[in-house]
Amino acid sequence: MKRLLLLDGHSLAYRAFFALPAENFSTSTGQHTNAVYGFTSMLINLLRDEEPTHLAVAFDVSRQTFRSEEYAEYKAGRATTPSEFKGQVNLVKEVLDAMGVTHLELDGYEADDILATLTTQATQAGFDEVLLCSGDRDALQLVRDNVTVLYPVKGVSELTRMTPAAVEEKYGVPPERYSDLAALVGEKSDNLPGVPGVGPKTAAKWIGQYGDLEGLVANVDQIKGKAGENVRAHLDGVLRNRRLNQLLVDVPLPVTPDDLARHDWNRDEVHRVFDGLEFKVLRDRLFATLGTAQPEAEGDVSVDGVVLGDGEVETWLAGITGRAGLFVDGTWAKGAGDASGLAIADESGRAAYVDLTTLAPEDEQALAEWLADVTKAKALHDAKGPMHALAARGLTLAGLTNDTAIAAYLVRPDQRSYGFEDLLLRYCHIELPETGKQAAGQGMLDLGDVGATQGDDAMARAAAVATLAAALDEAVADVGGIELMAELELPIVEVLATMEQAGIAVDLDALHELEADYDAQVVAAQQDAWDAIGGEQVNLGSPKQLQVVLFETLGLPKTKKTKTGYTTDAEAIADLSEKAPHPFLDALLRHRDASKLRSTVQGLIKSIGDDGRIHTTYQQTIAATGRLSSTDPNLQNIPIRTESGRRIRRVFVVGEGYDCLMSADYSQIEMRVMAHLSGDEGLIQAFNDGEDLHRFVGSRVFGVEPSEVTSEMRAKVKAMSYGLAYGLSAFGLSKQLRISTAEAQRLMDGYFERFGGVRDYLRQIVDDARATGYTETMMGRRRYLPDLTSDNRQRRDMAERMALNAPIQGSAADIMKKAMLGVDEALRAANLRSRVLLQVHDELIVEVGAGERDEVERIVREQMGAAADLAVPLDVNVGTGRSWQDAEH
DNA sequence: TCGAAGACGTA
DNA sequence: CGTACGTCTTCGAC
Repeated sequence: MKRLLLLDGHSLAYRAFFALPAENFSTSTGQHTNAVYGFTSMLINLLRDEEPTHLAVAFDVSRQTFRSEEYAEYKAGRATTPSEFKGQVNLVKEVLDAMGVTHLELDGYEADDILATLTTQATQAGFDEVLLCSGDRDALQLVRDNVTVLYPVKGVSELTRMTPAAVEEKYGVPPERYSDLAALVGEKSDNLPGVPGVGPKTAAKWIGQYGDLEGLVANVDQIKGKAGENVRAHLDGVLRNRRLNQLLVDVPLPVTPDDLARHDWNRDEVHRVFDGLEFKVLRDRLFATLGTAQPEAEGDVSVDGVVLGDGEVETWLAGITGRAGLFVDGTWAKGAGDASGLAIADESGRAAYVDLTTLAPEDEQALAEWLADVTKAKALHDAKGPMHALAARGLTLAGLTNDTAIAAYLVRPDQRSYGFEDLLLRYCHIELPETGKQAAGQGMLDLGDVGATQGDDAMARAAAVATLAAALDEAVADVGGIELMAELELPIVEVLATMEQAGIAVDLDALHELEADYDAQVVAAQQDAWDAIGGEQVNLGSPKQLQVVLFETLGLPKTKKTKTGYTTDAEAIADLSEKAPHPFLDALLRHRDASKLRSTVQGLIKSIGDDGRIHTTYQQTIAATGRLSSTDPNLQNIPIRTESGRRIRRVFVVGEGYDCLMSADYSQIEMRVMAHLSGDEGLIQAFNDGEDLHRFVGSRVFGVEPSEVTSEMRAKVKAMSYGLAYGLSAFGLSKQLRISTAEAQRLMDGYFERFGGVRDYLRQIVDDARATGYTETMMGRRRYLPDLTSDNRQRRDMAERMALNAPIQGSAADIMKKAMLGVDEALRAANLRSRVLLQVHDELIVEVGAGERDEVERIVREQMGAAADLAVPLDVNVGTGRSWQDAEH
């Protein structure tokens, strides 16, 4: 059975472009994707529904064809192609490349000519069926018993099957005569005028009468009335139309239909391309479709599994060869939950399952020793969770030499999600057997002879972890990340687990008080706001309703545009307040402030554990620069800028049995990293002189003595210094400082004149990244930025700013991770009870045991200060107090 | 129920 | 037209 599916890429993408609202389909970088999305969606549906064995997509190259040569007006008068569409054609081709779909284009020919040629060749070569998907009606002339045109009717999801009968029913002529009919009627979109007054009905009647266009021409004098006059008057045009709408069937193509057999597609490429396009649902649909039509998984790992009984653990563990892949059964969430079972698989294909709930003492002892033995190499996927679960059973995990989630993150840090089964497919081309089944087959993990159903799934996963870890070892090595993984990322997992488990104590009464306070403020501000507009009870939390009040009811000047209207953000409201003061605006800002703080407090209250402490979760594989992030709750964004917000920090307190909280933070770490990496003498001197950085820089930029730097000058310089590391433009700086672009430019020029090394360095980063494709931190953490060479200016600019920032932010993150390892290790080595609780990018919060304060301070200063050897000192500020707020300085 | 958009908190 | 995050609320689509 040979079934060829041919698509007119251009016409389908163009249809999709108008069918799907562009504003709903664009990436975070601003690239429109509606046409790509619609086209890809159609393609996936076609693959699913039609199951073609052969496949190709044709594109138009330019409008220069034999048609435009014969008739200069061909397709003239068309609206120019929207620029939002143009760029998407290349993206469509990228999708096709990733999916392994052949696409064809040939100078001087239209896509439909290519389709017609392939259709003819396929028919002659004995293909059973040809399916043509095109939004161009000319394709209808190709319809035959075994050639069907799938014509999009509306949107991107509905296609009509144009069989010979369907063509005849719709147009009143058989497909062979469709071109005759079209020649008479004309085609507006091709700028081919037909005979005035002659529509499809009349044309069909004539063709029925005279057989075809030739017959009609021979008898044209017999046609009566006005229509007859018109057709005689326009005969030349009709014949020209007929020549032009005839599709070519002899286009010189580099392929034959047989070459179009569907072949392997590149899963990595699909991930890469779809990641870039931010297609999530579509990717799932694609995998679901192709997964069944054409199994991608091809690996075959077989496992001999055994459920260990009493007394069998030690012997089995002793027989392990190579690194063990582990999978932990059970549930866990930070402080709570525990492990119920453990599956272990080794490199020789042995696997075992241990039921942790019914473990005999001697087995437990053997297992505990093996788990805690650093010399017994282990691999897990996302080990921190399992560590918590094992810890809940008193088991310690050591000897981690690969965490597959972290390894995948180091290889491609921009991904944000590293699902185990996705990675397994991507790196090993294997799939897990279905849960509960012993499914063994192509691309499935073969469980071999398993003694019992218990633990099957877990053992399969453990075996898969081992396999995946081996593949990822290589991938990590390819990006030069072996040391980073071994020395930084893997050791830090355990530190994070300990921090999460410890949590931080909060004063619940104080939290409730705060909530009540903020709540009262919210209510008061809301009342004030309502009063200010005559009592209308608008929802102040709804930007939509606010826009009505601000710009219609109050008639205030319009603010900056957003996707759906005009912004009501705090900056814009403050601006409005200056231009057109109104009590509503003031009340609105107060309401925003208070309700934000209220919900922060409410969130904290909800997340307090049974132990009266808040246990955040640190995400180690989210931030593309190498930073950690904190969720559930996020303790890295607790307010500090306003006094009202700082009250929340007072609620985080030292726990019972401890002396105080200690906050230790790096002073201007990113600026110091920049000084070091750039080697700029001026900036290095600024830090080594030990005086106020911004004052120093200000004196250089403004050409005055440090003592003469005003606070205003200092503020400007400070904003600029920090902005540099983000790729700030003169425009952005001018907006932030509320100065003219010219003055902002002068400021930046002045800065770069005095600190030329910084400018050179920033340029160098981007140049290097463009050449190599990635940026690198001090510890070799890479970030790949393919958009640096994008045709799309917005995407390219964005990638350049990321390239600028990634080594700076990322090196600072590396340093902090190193410091955390040092502090944690030193605290243990000194046998102190003190422990690290929180990390907020450049700050550590330590809970200090009784009488340990001085020693802890010494350790923290030493370890944080020694985390990197820079050309400038790593200054650390330390403070202590009963609460987080008190510990700040 | 889910996701997008808008808003805003941190470094 | 400034990087990196997470969370909350509203609102409309499903």
